[in-house]
Amino acid sequence: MAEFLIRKLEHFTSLSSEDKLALDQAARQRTRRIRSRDDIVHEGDMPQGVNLILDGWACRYKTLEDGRRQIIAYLLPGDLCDQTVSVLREMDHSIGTVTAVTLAEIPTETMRQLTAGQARLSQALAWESLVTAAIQREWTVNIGQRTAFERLGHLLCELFVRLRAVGLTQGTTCDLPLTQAEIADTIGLSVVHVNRTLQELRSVGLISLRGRELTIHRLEALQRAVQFNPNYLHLGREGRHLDSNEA
Amino acid sequence: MAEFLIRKLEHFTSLSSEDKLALDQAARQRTRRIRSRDDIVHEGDMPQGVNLILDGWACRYKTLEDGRRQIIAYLLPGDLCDQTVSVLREMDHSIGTVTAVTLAEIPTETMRQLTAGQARLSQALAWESLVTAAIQREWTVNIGQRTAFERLGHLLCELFVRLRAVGLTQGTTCDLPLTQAEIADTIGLSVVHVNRTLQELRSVGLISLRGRELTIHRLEALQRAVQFNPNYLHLGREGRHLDSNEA
DNA sequence: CATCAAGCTTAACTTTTGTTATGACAAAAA
DNA sequence: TTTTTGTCATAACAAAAGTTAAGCTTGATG
Repeated sequence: MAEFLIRKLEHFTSLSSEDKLALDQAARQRTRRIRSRDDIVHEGDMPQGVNLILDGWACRYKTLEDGRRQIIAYLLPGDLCDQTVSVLREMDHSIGTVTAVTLAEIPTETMRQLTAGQARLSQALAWESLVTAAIQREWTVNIGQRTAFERLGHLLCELFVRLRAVGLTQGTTCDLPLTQAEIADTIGLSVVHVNRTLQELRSVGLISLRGRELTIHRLEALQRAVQFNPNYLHLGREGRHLDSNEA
Repeated sequence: MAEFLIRKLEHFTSLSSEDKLALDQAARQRTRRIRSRDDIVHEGDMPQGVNLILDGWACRYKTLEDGRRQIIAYLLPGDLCDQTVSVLREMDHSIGTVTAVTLAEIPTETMRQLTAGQARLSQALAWESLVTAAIQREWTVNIGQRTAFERLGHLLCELFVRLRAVGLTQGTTCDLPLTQAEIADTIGLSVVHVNRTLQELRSVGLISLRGRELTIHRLEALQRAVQFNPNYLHLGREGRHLDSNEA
């Protein structure tokens, strides 16, 4: 049930079988299925317990009064949303699905038990939330400093590496269920410019993208071209391995 | 000692005198003074205990290989950096000062005691770190979706409201120790364009900025003009008050 | 006080990115 | 099947933002 989360956490530390069992049972208590392009949480809602993405893609987003929308984060299988958010009075952003999503609602109390118990597991969960924050910071850098080409390439690298960390890539290929409009709202570009930039990435032979299938032909080359440094994902050995591939 | 932090936390909840004493003593244990435009923490360093800004401005930033720099966050008096970051192996970004800074280094163990003890205080500290994350998300929206005019105005609103929350504004005025180059690196614009945009904000009579003194003549008007909605700062009553001013 | 350096301001010009529009295509709905 | 709708692709043009360069202020320093 919590296989993706477990796989992700094990990049940070190895978990005991009790740890894994506890996670798995927490994920089993209450699951929910939401259809594609639907909202899970609305801005203004009272925060509930923690959601764990079991399957599918979701995103955090914020909408301005005039309709402009910014996608703030992607939530992939194994991602936890809002570990401690129940402290706040209301949500300041929404969470919506990209594809159909299965999620586990983990009650606050269960979460407390998990983080209060084994040091290993609670450290691993702290690590997950620190990595989430690090990703958010990197997005600020990405949108603030990089060119359109770099921004898009960087996003694709990140998504690919994160998916690979939970075993959701096949060789150099992964599923990419985003429309160009969604990509545009993610990296702060217009749809037309995203299209132009995708053509550019294709024409230099770094990627293929057809339908929902993304192939990154030479990941190391793409990383270099867009200055993607995976250290902010703190993937331990795998992160280091990627670094050395770069040289 | 921890007066600014206490004032900030009291926007969320009222603290007992034991809570305040505990914070004050934690802030007294080891303080450090760093001069202006100097680094506090370098990317690649091993994370240490928690730093509390007692006085002055600092910022988180990341530098790309070719020298481009993005300021990721501002750390103002009363701000805590990296409450739980010691879980990570190394820092993925740097922290530098803007002005001369006095900070308190709170050992991990002291921090653990503060968050493990009184529910009130530990909730307040959780709130502080959730607000930090919310600010980071809002910056993604700001840089991703807003025009230069809105971006700059939004930044000024945020800094003003955050300073006001710790009592560091005088009427419609506050200290703004940033150079235009630093502002540029914050909102992803060139220095020249920041200058142009500042002129625009001045010419429509929304702000004055001379030397280090920023005056926001009509905060509500500026908020409306740049779509600044302070709800993401979760300042409780003060936040709501601002909302109603908008109408 | 004079000198210097950093930061600010402005202009002219270039590049990047956004906008509008249109057609092709493909998947979903009637 | 036909129709509709959403997505992708491309072009032509417009607007926003970047670059380079120069002169100006101001505050620090000798």
